[in-house]
Amino acid sequence: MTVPTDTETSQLTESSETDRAAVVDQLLVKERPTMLDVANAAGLSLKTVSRVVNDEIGVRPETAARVQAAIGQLGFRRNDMARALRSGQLSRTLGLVMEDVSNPFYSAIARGVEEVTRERGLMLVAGSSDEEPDRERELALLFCERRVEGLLIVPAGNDHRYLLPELRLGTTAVFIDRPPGYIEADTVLLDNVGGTRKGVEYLVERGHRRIGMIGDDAAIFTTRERELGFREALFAAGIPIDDSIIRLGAHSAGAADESARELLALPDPPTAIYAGNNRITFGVLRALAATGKRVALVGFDDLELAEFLALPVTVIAYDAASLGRHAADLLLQRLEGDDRPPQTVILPTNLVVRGFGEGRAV
Amino acid sequence: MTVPTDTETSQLTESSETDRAAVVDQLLVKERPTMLDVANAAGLSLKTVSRVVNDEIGVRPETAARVQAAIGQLGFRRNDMARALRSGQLSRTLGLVMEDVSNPFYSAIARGVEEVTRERGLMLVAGSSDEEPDRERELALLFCERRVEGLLIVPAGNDHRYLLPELRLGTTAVFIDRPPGYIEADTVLLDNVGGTRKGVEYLVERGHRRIGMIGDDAAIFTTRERELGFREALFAAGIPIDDSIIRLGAHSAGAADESARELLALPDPPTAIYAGNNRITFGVLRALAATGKRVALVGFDDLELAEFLALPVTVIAYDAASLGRHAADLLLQRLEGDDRPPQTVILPTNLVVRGFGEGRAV
DNA sequence: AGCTCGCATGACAGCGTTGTCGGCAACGAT
DNA sequence: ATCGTTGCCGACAACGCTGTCATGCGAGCT
Repeated sequence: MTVPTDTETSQLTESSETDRAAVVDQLLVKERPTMLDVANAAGLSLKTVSRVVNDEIGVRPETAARVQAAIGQLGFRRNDMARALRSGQLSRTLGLVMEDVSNPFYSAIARGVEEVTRERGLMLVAGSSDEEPDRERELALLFCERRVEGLLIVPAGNDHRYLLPELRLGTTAVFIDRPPGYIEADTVLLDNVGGTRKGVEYLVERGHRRIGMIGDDAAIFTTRERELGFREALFAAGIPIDDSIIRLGAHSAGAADESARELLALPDPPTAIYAGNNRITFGVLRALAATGKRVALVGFDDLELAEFLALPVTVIAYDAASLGRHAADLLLQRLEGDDRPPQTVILPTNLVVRGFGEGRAV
Repeated sequence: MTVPTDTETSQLTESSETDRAAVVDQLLVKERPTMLDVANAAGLSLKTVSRVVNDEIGVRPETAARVQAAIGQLGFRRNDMARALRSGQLSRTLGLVMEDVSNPFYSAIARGVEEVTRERGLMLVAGSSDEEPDRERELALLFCERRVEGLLIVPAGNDHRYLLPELRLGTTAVFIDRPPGYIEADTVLLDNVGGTRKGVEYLVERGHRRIGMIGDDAAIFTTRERELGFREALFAAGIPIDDSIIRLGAHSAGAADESARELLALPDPPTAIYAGNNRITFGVLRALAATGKRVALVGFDDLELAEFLALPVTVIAYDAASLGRHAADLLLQRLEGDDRPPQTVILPTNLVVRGFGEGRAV
């Protein structure tokens, strides 16, 4: 090692190099050095180390170098929890509660959120509610204990009054894909009604008069909206609505599969089916493959491989990532002090027609 | 409101109800009450509130009720950062660095990790590296500043020595899908070589002798492994290897599309293609759809709708969520003190054959 | 009455950091 | 020689919470 040349820093002539090396050695055994450890190793004060770590002005380059050396030697890394605590900041983190990370729809949302958080140097803590209101609540409140800057929630429950205390105390929440229940907050939704209408209208245009619907749980906001759009489209086309070919409550692909088989087994089966989401479309495809029957199929949510399917599926598509981006942007605006009344943003969908010449009603 | 009946708690007779109400009123305006605020509102000491919040023993039920009432009134929620800081704990969080949350493969991993963290009451902070080593490093070290309990990393880079100081100081890291570079750590991998061999052997069995490969960037571990498996399978089958129909470097679906078109446009095109991952399979499908040509296709990674594709795709499938689960389990074992030497777990793949009667070589 | 004992509660320090302020040397200007 | 002034650095308190120890008090015993 080189002998330091700081002849003028007389303050330190007594605490010799060997002493300092001993201090360092001792610390090398320990875990997670603190700023104080670094300060001792460098023969400086705690505050000076803090200044260096935070790039504050008023530290001589040589001093800063000494601190950096000590930091490197000890492997010091600032404790962000202590930092946040002391400086009264929150945790520079957004909390995201969704139904299931592994569902492409939600992971696309997560991606959108992450793009925004990254730009702003924020982190993202995420959790899956699995459509259980209790779990949603638990996660959201846990995130509050962690002092997240804000919450992004894809609601599982219909009652968000549990958030009222948090909101009153300054936590911001933005809801995604479904509106909150019994509270007011910013919300980013898809155009479920309009999208569905477009999809069903497309079927009608292609000559279908007997169109079935398979939807998710009626407790879910989007299910109800999509059912509404479905009924509106039929009504507008002057097609009488047959409730017996509207099946809700299909929350899994298996359930959708079963519902589809039931519809197809009817004496007067539908010639077309509107599938309320990607899981359901998947289930319907399974039923079609298994039974060998054919119907025209329009589904809400795009499917990654839809264009290559044996039975072409026309879908109501949208940019899921932009749901996340919009929500995160809104949240950040609020954090920056925007206090306009809560707003609801509705993102457009677009109909992606696939499989011309297929599935036309006889 | 009911007048409290605690006639014997003489200690508090002086600070009357109205006083306490005033305190509460004042606090209602403020943000984020602390335990001290709760204590004042309840006319108790800080420590007693702490005891109640932490379900410690030795608090009379009436006292606890008073505390709970104050907590409810003020909307108090414990500051977890302060709690962790004081009690010397870490942040009860795992950090997950992956390539891209919105890729189904990675989001399935995230899901697996989350299942484990949920069981243990941990949270999950996640970030996408986008295959950029710098970003991976940045995220990992940021997580360390946050004092995560441990790191789960799908490496983007090939050199993880930047983690050495952290590892020495007790942070645990487990690597997923790809091994770390220049350091030793637990790793959970897929059987890339074996899986690929099985896939290519399947093509050989079906009579294909001219088999092309399209792979991702050669810098990626899995690409090299899969190329190895590809070559091994051909060698074992006694098929000479034609490097001109092995195309690496296709990191996007578009690039894979292009590579596939090139292969198909060759004077002597392959009759079968092995696609090195799901993005590439997608690109090849696009090329096939666009050119109208047909080849047999085997791809690494399952595709959600593979069974319904017009051109059936045989895939090398595996349980991505279990990658995440295994990694998280390993990490937690380490946190519980397991100090055996680092181990590498290799998870099996299985060949999912689809489309009998399709794609047989002429 | 005097004593111990156990129970409920409170006082106080400290986790690792940052904000405030104050000291001290070196400097140019009077 | 004196007086600000500036630049660098350190002492100290505090963020919100928990761990340790002390305190007061009534019950139970001699």
